[in-house]
Amino acid sequence: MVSIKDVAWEAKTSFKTVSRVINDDPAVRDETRARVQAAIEALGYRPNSAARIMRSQRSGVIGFISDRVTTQPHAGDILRGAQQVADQHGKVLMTVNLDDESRYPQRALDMLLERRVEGLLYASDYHREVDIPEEMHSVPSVLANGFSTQASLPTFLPDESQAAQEITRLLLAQGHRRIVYIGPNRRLVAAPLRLSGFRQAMREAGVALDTTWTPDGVEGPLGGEEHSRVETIIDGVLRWPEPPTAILCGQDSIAMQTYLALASRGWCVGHDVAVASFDDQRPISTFLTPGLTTMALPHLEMGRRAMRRLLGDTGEQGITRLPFALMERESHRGVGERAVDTIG
Amino acid sequence: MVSIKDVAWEAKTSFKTVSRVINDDPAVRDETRARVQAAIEALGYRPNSAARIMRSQRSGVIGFISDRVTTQPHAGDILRGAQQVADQHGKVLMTVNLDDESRYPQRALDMLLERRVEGLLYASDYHREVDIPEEMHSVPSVLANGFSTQASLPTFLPDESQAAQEITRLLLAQGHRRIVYIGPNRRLVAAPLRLSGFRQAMREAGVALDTTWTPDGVEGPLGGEEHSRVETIIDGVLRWPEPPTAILCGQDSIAMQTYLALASRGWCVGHDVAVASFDDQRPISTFLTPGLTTMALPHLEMGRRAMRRLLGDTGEQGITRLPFALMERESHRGVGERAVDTIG
DNA sequence: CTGAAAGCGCTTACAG
DNA sequence: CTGAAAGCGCTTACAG
Repeated sequence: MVSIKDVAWEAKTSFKTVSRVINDDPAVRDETRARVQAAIEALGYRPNSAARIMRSQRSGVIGFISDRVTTQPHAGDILRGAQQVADQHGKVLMTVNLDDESRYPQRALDMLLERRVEGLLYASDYHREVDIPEEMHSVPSVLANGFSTQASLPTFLPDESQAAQEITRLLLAQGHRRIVYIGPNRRLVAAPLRLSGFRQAMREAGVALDTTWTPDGVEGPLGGEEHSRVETIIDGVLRWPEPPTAILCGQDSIAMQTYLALASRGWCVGHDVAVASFDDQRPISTFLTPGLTTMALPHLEMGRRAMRRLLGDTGEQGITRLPFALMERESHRGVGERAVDTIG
Repeated sequence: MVSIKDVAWEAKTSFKTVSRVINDDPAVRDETRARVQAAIEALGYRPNSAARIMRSQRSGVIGFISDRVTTQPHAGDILRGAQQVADQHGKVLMTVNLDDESRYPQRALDMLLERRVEGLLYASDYHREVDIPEEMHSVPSVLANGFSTQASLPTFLPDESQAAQEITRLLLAQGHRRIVYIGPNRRLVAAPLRLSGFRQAMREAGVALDTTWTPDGVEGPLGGEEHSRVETIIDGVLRWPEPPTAILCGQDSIAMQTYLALASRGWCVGHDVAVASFDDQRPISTFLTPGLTTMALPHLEMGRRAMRRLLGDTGEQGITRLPFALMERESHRGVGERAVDTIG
């Protein structure tokens, strides 16, 4: 391996001057700098980061602890966002995945600490409570998409209530009043938050909630065995004397099941009935016909904001809730014509 | 930061002995080892990896170049597989994402090379040709899910033809003869391979292909604007004098559209008609009702095998094609009753 | 089984 | 603007 001394010899200068060139020290004559640059090119020299780290006592590495974010589709955007910001700061990410199959989490953390990471970002696959390893406190740390009740680290979470209010208001603005809300898996942290956001928006619009069916009991993404629940629910509400003109689904996978249930009963989403949802899980949301109007989880932003906080750009304390983005496609445009027919 | 010397002082021995304990050198008396271990615990000592790397000239780091694998749902399994194997070998992964938003790929590679990675694994988001940076040849490298026609690196790809043959044979074994194949986006490398696998299995079963519709022109996953194509196709085939009893979809997102198109026309998947597909893209494949029978992409295996090759466990040269796994759910069980009705 | 010396490839702090 | 010395925290190679 070619070292700084080889370059110095080639450039006929001291190795200290080479070091200055590498580190963009302005105190180098242009002519000298050019000679050094040429030598670097000629020899294919690359500074040895281990040596720089050891001497400077700064690793330039941020640890990204991924609690299954590469398993859950789209949560990977947290990683992308974090990486973008780290990049801008000249830091690199070292990622460890905490899968079921991976070794003891302790070892993964040890590895990061031995590499002298300057900070830790712990990201989880979906919005939930997480267990923070004790050692995380030995270095600056932040949380994204997960929270801990023991620790009080800067934490960045999706604003579930805002999302529910915003999508509900969109449906209300379209003239809908008979809106059915089918909640996500009730074990999710998001479940009560989305439900209360929905209720608040309805209340503020002066719409009575007694016509609204909010089955906390619909099992969603985790189990996966509860498909038939959505069919049953749709069957039920379509028989109401006044069927809903809009259906708000607690997550996109439930919206997909809702599309299917409606289609097989001859109802046309976006025409006979409006449908909207949460998460923006692709390719579901983009490949459904009509395109699914849904609130997109702020994964990218959680990653960015958490990394900015970690690198000292900002100073948030405690929990910061980040807004979802409305992805307006066609499914929310249903005018409830079919429902009107039924009544008539 | 506490160093090896602090530990030596605490354990009343030389720092060389501490080094031996850290490195599991058997030539240390049990009593001495215990004293050193105690000192390590007491001081919370962690070896400085930069120092070890510099002195030993071995970084223990493998570079994982992710060409959008965290963007594409499930391709993240390549990373998981690679990480599992690296783990077993005591290596750690340093991942760089090549997103649209990330800096010049050159810089990402420079960073890895400066960290003295011992090898590089280049993984792409879907099966396609990739551009390999020149510098990748300066260190042992392998490819997963992507291939390069310039370089001749060990390459691990999904066996598209095997997958198509296997799923087609499953449908044939169920008694289906009138099988429609709706191809994926024709620009995909997988498109002609899946099509030819399908044709071969049909030919081998002695089924004439003239009743089989293979629209190379169905645009799938990339565009996303071609939803209506599937509707049109389904409309067309259902009007055939002898409608198909099974529909094989080139990818799961097309299967989802097929389910919807069939449902809105009163056809019941898994009963009136069989449906099968490729990729096993969750949650689509698990949340569709009935569950979608599909060939799962060998992402995890590609990651594992590529890493094993990189670490010298195996010695494959050139391209190795890895089999898909059959995910047998309920959608392929359709008996074509509706089709029979139509005929009768 | 244990230790003293040398040195990995850089940056720091100081001198000129 | 340039350089000689010291040292970051370990492992290597050798000696005892």
